[in-house]
Amino acid sequence: MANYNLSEGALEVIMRGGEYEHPILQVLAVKKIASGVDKQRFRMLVSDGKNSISFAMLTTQSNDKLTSGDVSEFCVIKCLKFITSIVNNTGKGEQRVLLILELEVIATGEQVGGRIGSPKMLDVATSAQESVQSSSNRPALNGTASTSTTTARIPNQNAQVVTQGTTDISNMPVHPISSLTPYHNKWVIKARVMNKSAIRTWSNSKGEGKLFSMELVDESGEIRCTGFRDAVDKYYDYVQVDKVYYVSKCILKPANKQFCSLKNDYEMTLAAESIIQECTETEASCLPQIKYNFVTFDKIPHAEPNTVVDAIGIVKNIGDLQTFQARSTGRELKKRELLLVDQTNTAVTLTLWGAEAENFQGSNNPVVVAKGVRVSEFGGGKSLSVVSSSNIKINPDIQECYRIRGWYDAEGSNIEANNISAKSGLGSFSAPWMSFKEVTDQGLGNGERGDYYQVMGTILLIRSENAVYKACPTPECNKKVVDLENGMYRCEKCNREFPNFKYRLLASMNVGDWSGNQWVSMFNDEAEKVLGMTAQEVGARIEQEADAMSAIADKAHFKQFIMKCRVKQETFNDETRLKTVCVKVDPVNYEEYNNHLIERIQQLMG
DNA sequence: CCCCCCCC
Repeated sequence: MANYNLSEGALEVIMRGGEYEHPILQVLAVKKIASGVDKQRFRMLVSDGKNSISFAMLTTQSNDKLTSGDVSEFCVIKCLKFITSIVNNTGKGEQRVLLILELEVIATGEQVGGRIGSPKMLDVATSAQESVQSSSNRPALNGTASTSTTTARIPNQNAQVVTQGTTDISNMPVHPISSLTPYHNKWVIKARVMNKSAIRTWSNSKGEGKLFSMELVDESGEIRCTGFRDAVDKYYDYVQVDKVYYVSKCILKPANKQFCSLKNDYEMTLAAESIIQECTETEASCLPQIKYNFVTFDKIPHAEPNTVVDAIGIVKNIGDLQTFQARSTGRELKKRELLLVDQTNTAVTLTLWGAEAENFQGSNNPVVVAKGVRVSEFGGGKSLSVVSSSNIKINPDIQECYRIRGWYDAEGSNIEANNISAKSGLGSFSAPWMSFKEVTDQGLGNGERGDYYQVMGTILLIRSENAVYKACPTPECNKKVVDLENGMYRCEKCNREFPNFKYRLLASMNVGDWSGNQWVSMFNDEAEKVLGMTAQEVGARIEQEADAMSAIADKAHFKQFIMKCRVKQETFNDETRLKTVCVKVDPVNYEEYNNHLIERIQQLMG
């Protein structure tokens, strides 16, 4: 059997805290450790041909390799990035474990076909003495380099003992963030505070309180840490963004991806016994500043709505500042939409709110780096929205920023991007063909967010009552105005009176297809297409002749259109019913419609 | 233990 150049003797060096560049190891066994919340962690038995160790862990960054079957029994791997950590949760006293952060598969298990050599199990037990001797003066973790370094540290006589908590934890062995799990609570991490939230209060049926959260980073990974109530008083002012702290004795629990974009399966909570202690050593400077897990825009259509992601893009277009009232709270809201593009030639809308929307300045197509923005879905498109925990930077001094700048200046500015935030239209919006009977039989619209479908519909009857109304003249506001009978019109939404108004259509109509019929609502722009008149023209006709609407509607009766409809549950006066809105009408494209019919006929015939 | 984050 070929020996695949295993790095004989490498494990002895590494497991004593020494350095070894890109060791080549054979995987002898792989085991999922702890199921349930921790299903993404794997323990491996690895060999260098001479020795083997059973405490090698694969961290989440490499797990796609493992689940896809690349890393399997007998395969040979090159460890590109790894660290060691001393743990005390294996039931065998203090032991050093190997954490592989990044690897390359050199030969698959199938190709190798069996164990190489006769490796002997290495004793990985450590004594406090040994860990001190083996540790170097270098930073505890060095994830960017291809070398390993030990995580044990020489106790630093110069370390200042800070008075948060009674125990000095700066002398204890430091663990990488990526090694933390809920199954192990004896650890100390050394991490930089990337970001700290404002203090927020809450009040609900379960009680009330206050909280803040911060994001911690080291060379191995990142984690969110939240403090409630007393912890807010104890640590909020003490902890400062960009500084480095030793942190210990927090409670770990599974992270919720809906609220956090950090790459960690867990997050932690400060408890009464937790310790946070500032690190004043010079070696703190080697810890990373901030970590981004950028998602390219072409992936956003597939992202789960309401999850939180990191994004980077060039500002292609800056929308106007818009002001409106929130329907739910009545509060005045300000927003501004930015259109961002990236190297995948994809454009996405990023919505800024409040002061950030008002004050946004961005000439010369700057780069926007958005950490922790929320994916939202509207009208079949996906967009990004800033939330309170988001962090927006313009042209920050990071490598990705220069890369995207280079792309845009060289070619990106000349290319038409695919806008994934565009609602309906040709973009990503596609609604399945349905008949009204199928819509009813299949119970569409009974879900949370409503369903879209398209139908070849015939207008059977347009209600002439209230089909046109006098609306607020403000461009973004279409609220019906109150005629004050003195030449002025009042908009309750804008809380203003105007000498003028605009006409808007809101048509209710009965639409039929071969299977049945359905009442649908249609807003202004689509109703204008159906009537073949603008709202203004309709309004003017009615001003001349009060009952002109029935004649206008009659002209549209029995016309056929392809209608894209949304059916959704609506609750009004405690009564829930299905409401259908026709969001788009198009002239019948017979070629497309016939193709659909032919397909259905073929389905029927099997 | 929060996790609301708004509108079309």
